[in-house]
Amino acid sequence: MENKTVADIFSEIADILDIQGENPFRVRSYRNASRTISDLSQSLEALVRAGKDLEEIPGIGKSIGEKIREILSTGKCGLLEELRSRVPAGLTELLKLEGLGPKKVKVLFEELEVDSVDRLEKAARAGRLRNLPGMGLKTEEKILKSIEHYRAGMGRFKLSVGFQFADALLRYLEGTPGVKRLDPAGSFRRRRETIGDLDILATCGKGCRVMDRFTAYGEVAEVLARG
DNA sequence: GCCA
DNA sequence: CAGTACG
DNA sequence: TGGCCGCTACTG
Repeated sequence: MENKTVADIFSEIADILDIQGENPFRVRSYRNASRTISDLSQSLEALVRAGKDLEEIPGIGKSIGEKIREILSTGKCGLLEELRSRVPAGLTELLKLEGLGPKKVKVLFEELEVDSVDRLEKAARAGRLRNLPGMGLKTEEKILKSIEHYRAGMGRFKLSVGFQFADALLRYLEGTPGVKRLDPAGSFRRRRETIGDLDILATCGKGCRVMDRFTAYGEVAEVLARG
């Protein structure tokens, strides 16, 4: 199991504890542990196998050390399961929105039964946020912006992933008779860190069947329209 | 929660 | 000013 | 047992 997996578990634990209004320092401990673990150069599994004492890692004490062993051996964490069952699933997702922390998420849920990004958007559009304590017109608008930004970002993937895919696709299209040029375009060509789609500019002679060949590509799941 |  | 989010 | 980041940055 990867360290990242373990780190994510502690991160989620921190999020839920935070929403529940738990002791901030306890929450921070889980956050610290999560960061420490994901930054760790060696794998936890290797350390355990080598008989190392996990508590020697700074920020990891008895409790978290035990949980790490639990996660490594069972693949699950009892505490997290417990916490999840006590809190609506969508709430941790709300924390990812810029400008929304645990306090506001808690209020939104308790006052407006907001337990998802979708419901949050509806409430904001209806102007129901501005009355809540600690929020005004500004925050309402800011939240709508955050939702927009969030949705724009979630359908995206890392450039490295897109590159492999695009590379295969380009090689495939190269074999099409009549094609003069194939050029990557858009955010992919500009080497952005993440991209939402692959733009490919194909220049070809009259009557070239490049689109036929493209829609016939093996990994095309569905053709919505063409031309 | 972890640490001194 | 106090509360909250954030790096 | 008690402390735990901030001449923060921003909002209401």
